[in-house]
Amino acid sequence: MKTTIYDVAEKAGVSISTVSKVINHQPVGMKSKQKVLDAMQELNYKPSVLASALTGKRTSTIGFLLPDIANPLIAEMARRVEDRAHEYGFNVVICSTDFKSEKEERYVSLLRQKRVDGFILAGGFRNKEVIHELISDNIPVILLSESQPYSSLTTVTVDNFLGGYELTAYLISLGHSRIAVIAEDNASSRERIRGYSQALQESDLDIHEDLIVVTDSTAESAQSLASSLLQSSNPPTAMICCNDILAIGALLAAREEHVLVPEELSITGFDNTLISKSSDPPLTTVEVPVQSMCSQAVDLLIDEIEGKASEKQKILVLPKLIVRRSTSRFH
Amino acid sequence: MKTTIYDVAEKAGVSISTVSKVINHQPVGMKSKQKVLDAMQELNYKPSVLASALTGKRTSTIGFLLPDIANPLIAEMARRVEDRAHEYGFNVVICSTDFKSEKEERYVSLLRQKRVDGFILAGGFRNKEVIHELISDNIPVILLSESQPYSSLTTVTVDNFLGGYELTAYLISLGHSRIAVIAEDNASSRERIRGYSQALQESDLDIHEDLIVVTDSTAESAQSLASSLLQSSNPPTAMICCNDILAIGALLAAREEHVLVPEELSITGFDNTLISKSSDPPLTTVEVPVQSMCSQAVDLLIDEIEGKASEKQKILVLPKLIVRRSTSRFH
DNA sequence: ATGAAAGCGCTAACAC
DNA sequence: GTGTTAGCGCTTTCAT
Repeated sequence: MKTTIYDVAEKAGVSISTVSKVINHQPVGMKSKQKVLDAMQELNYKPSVLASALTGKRTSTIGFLLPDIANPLIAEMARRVEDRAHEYGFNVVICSTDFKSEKEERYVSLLRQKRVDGFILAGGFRNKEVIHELISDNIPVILLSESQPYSSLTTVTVDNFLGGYELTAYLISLGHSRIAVIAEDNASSRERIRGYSQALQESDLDIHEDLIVVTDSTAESAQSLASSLLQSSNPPTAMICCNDILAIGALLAAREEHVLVPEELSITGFDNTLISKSSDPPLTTVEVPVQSMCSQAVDLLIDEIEGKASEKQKILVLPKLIVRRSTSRFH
Repeated sequence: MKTTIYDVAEKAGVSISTVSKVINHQPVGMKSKQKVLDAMQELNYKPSVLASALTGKRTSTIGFLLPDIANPLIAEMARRVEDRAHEYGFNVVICSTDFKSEKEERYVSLLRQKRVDGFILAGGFRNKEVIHELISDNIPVILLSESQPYSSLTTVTVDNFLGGYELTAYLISLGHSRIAVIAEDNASSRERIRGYSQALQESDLDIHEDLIVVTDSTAESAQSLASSLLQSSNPPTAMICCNDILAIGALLAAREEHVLVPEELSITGFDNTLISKSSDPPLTTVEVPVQSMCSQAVDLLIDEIEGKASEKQKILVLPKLIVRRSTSRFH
């Protein structure tokens, strides 16, 4: 049989409330405390988180909803969140929502039944109703890497605008002026495009709408889009791809069209994932400070859980340009 | 205030035990049942998993311990496990152990305090003591993708021996006879090497121990090892790398040494991860049927949890050779 | 400083 | 078929 607080109390010759007090670090007489500690040790006693949660304590568990844990970038975030949470003695329950409102709702509901202490919602949470329910039920929530503006929530995001801006400015500095963008249909990409536009404007370069194309998230469709771009009468000399996978697609397109990278075409990725290092040539890309973002998200969440959150805040972390061999000067 | 079983009972005009019975699908009179259902609906009642678990019911949560969720292959496994578990209404708590015995112990202990219903231990669990404790405490455990022989546990693994065998046999069929192996120091690699040796023997080819090298898990060290191999007086014409990342290292080494792949050197990976498709050239590799393995692992675990497991079994799933452009005939 | 006792929300006999 | 009641293991007043 599992050993309970009663067993410990009996062994230590005190009452269960005394045991409870030592568990919760409440004032207890020196000698009783020692006896209890000894008894706990001897019996290898572990308090039941269930029972304690039932009486109003926390479960020390947080729900982490994300689009798809199989996505390497997100997996990396999961790892960081997990590590940070464990530092505080919290466990993380991961649920992949595939951007499906319905799954989002189901998982949130499931996790609430299990009384998780709070949620981190990462990378595009569709179901606003669920979010509002969480807010109105006063459940701690952090939005991570999610550009949507929820005024009443704490969010942690990378500065996508700046990332797009820096990438573009770098390409301009290399002499490029016809720079295409292969984007996804989401808020992050839109921000990156804004940065791109800003950089062009600051250099008095025209923005050609036909150089900005939107694709789904596969390398294949990026490849076909990039091919069309290259076959056009006045092809771009550089392509900014809104993530590394899209950039791989562009790379394949260039190879197919016998366009040399980087001599004839510069290509950039975004996210600095593993494939940006292993591709040929390795990709110039933008590093997102995943670790810092995730640590902050966890810290903020736990602050809220423990009621010591000052107020909702928006945190913007800075991206970093990583120059590799997929870009070069344009003559 | 959260609505409880009492609220529902009151609203429906029945006793809490009747409500409990309808929740647990026990025989209840038609009309009472309907009233209860209505009340639950109206009050938006969700049973507390905590309370019910406290009385001996399950928590419908499983612990999934793995080396590192940031590893793409493992992330894919996590996704599959998660999906399958959700089909049964189970949640998954993921913990990355980094192969550290100490973390393994801490996480298992933490999760047991939270009364998870069972564990899936994936890809190399070091701490045998913890495993034995789990066994002796009669807690359901499945070993996933873990070649170590625990006689008293159900395991699900890919047939690494066969994978190594098929890869080697394929290279032999292409005319290769000097085939190197770049392996990791773990049970999977050892199995793959066994398959390699077997294939060589069946073709009456000699096994050269100096062609079998062991590295840590980084592309960098694989690269330097591959370089040495290529610089030797009698270099191999093919390299079997025990995972795709190592193969990328070999690819880089070949490029560095100006050895053409696949014309002068064939390279193979293992696992069929994303990078095996995006590399240049894309890698011939072995696909591990992750989805099937994970589904089976979850099914077996839940069978054990529900007490309807027949007996411990060893499941071996079959790998599949994927031929891409990193291998070619040797003249 | 310590203990007795009343819950937390639910399940499972047991009685009606 | 339905209700009563005693726990599950813990926290928390409230006495002592």
